[in-house]
Amino acid sequence: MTGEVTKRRGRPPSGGREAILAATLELLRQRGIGRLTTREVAVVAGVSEASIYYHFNDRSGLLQAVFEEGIRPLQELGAEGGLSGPFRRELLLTLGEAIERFLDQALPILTAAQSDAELRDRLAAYMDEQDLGPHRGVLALGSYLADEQAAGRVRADVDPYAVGLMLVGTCFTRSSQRQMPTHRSELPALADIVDALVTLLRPTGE
Amino acid sequence: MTGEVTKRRGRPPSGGREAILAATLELLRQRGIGRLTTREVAVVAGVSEASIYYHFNDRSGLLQAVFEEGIRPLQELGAEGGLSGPFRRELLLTLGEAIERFLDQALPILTAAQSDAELRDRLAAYMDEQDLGPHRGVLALGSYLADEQAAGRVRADVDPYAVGLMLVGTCFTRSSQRQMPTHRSELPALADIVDALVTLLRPTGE
DNA sequence: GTCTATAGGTTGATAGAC
DNA sequence: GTCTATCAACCTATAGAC
Repeated sequence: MTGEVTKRRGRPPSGGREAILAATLELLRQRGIGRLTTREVAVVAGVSEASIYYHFNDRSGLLQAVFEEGIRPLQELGAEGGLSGPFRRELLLTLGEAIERFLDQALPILTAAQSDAELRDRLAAYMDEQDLGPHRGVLALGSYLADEQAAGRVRADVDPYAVGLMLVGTCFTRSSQRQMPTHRSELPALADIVDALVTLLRPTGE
Repeated sequence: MTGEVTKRRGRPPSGGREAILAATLELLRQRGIGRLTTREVAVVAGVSEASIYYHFNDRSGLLQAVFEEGIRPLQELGAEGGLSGPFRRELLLTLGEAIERFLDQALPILTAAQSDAELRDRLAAYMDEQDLGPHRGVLALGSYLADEQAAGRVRADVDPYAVGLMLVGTCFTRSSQRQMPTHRSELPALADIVDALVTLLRPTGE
């Protein structure tokens, strides 16, 4: 996939497109989508407004491109998400941290899309098409726990997918809380949730 | 609470202010804050634009009023939230349903506020001031569980606040999912999470 | 308290040269 | 592919009458 530098194939990357995307994402996080204008995007990206309309057709096209790029990491996270190995504390903690890391950068985008019905519907259609959403994490963790239940390493009298939603929901809430510029009251740490889950899921000697 | 019609106390309700607030909330949910204009608010409310600026100083004032009104139910939910009675399935289920009911109507507002840095900060300041946020639910459920642990009705070897976050996070995620116009993949039902929690928290005969 | 009319300022988008 | 220049539309907010 990565070729030589001597003979460049295809069009030389002028970098304009990427600069626009990066500038849009930065302004989106900083000021919010309500104050995001093509004019400022052009200034920050160091290009003209017309260049934006050349690469993306209109403002909606620009935003949709940014959204899809910002959500892309979830596909990789879902692909790598084949949990394996015996049930351990570190496994859950690593998974939870990965989920929170993704959400910390994707949640501002998901909330921004809610500010415009058209954008919201288009992003929802894209997520439907790519089968993205919180259910992915729930299913991944749930099926893993189901296997561990069959192996006798996790107590078998609970719905593994319910437990999956508990962890995903924890990450979701913690990440959402971080988005608000208020932290006067802290939520329990991710490690506390993982510890509780490990304790609760340990097979009982019934 | 509902008085007679014969003798009206206080200023006669012209209804203009309330109509504006209701129209704003409706348009906010329908089109998103990005397409919310004072012009359309005036049309839907059946008043003139100037009337909006009379009651609220500017667009930001209108939005902030809508935000605070939409979040008000949380204060009541927090006040009534004094969980009591022995640990039962129905107790958790009722609490979870109340949380989801609140979030279903408050989450669109919270996400809308994220679209503008100024609005976001002002709402955050208000929530700080009123001490509102997901931690309220976590603390309420956590302290209740701690009491039940002391009473021997809940297994005592887990952090009760961690468990609190699990339930709140579940409701948060489920409600967020409902906001997206896509349901191709369902999350576990609230009852499933409650069942799992009840099973896991039952005291073991250790 | 509510209206009409309008000012003032931004914004998304296009045209056409290079 | 990128630029400058420009337009037409729109939106917030105010002024002043009733």
